[in-house]
Amino acid sequence: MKNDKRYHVTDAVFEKLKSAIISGEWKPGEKLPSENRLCEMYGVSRISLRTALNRLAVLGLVESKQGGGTYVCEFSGAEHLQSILPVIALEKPDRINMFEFRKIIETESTALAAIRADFLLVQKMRAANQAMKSSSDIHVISKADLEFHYLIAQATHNPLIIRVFEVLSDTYLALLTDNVCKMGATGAADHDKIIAAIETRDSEGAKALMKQHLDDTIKRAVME
Amino acid sequence: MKNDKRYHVTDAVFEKLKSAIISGEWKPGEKLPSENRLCEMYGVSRISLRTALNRLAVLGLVESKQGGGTYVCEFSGAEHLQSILPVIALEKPDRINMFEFRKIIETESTALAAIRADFLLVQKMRAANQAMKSSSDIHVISKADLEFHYLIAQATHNPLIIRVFEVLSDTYLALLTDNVCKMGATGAADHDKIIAAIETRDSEGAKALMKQHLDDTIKRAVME
DNA sequence: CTTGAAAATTTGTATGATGAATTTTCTTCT
DNA sequence: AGAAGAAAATTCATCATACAAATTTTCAAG
Repeated sequence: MKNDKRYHVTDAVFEKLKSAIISGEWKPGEKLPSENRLCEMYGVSRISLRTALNRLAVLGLVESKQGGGTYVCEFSGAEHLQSILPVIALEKPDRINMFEFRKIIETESTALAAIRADFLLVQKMRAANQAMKSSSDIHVISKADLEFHYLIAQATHNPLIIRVFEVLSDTYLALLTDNVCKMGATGAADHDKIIAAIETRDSEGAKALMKQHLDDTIKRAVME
Repeated sequence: MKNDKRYHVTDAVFEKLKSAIISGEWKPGEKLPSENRLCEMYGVSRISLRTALNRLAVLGLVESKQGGGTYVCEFSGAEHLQSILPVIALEKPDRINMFEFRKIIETESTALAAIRADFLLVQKMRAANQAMKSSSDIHVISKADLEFHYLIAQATHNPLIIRVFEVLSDTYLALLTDNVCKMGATGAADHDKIIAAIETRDSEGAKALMKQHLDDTIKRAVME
């Protein structure tokens, strides 16, 4: 009852264009044929083609300049359209879902981080945690808090995990700031223990500590 | 040098529509005015309005049905994940990282599914698994395989988990098809056990079974 | 009140035309 | 020849109009 969405011309063109980019037919930085040309190539109207291109643009795959042409974007990390809706304040049930998701990703990430983290990253974790402890500015604290968790994600060296974290970071930050307002930088002590566990490559221990840390955070965040 | 992007009509309309949704002027589930009416309201052409609407649709904020109208989607934070699509597309994540990520999400999802799955979903899981066993068509088998795992995700009732699964499903399907080619529908037996565990609300058991199942799958997939 | 077909509404697609920004071409001057 | 600048061609942005396809609404028949 839900999947009765028609396949439209624009969907087909979108898929074809996407495939062409993914397959490397058009490489990053390269210029696509003009819209009129693409219309001929795919046998569709300019309307359909343009909506497909527009979708690709929203996804950050291509970029069009009036008069200049359309180019495949070089994938440059997180910067593109990052925060889509950081504005939307999440309802309480949504927060719980977000926390649940975060707990899953982060506990397992911590286990991986303990195995794979290099010295530089551990050092950065320490620095972030130090910054967290030595400030009294709410925003600085929550930023440092987020940074610590981000470093954990980076330490997994799994681009999917890192990217998912980046995408959700705005919402995470909102949640963290909220927590910091309620109870200050109390998480820093937990972080210290986690860092220590990571440093000794104690994967299971680090994971358990992170799980406990997040459970505590959630508990406090929810009971408001 | 980079930010010399012109502000186009379509950008302005997009922002206005987005604001209207975020501010709650149009609430989730609500029907937007027709395109023609919106054109009048904002004083733009239908082309511009439609590109703006299209963007919102890509972001998961609205949904249009031909002949039916355009509706505001219920959002739950999962929309943020929309932007990981380009990464998946461009960076063609290697199997190892994909499997690792999948293992994390799915093992924990199974634990949650055992707690929250309702009868209907369990029934669907059985059906999918039955379809998997009773077919010899590779594509049918792998489709059913994917469906089973998708149902697990759905059983968590966590929109973020569900969304992540949906975004990755294309890649998953490719992996699954590949596996089925190599070793047929051998996973169905595992699935049966997992379903049984879910049915008895044995969360830890189901999780362990899924973990084992994925480990086996990965092992076989890698040794090719 | 129910059924079902016709009418109205609404989104999807196509075509053609014009404006705006950029790129290319070509003339002109040193 | 080389540089500068104007003209032309290219290309994306926007508009108006029309029709097709799908859905919703209306309304008459039973």
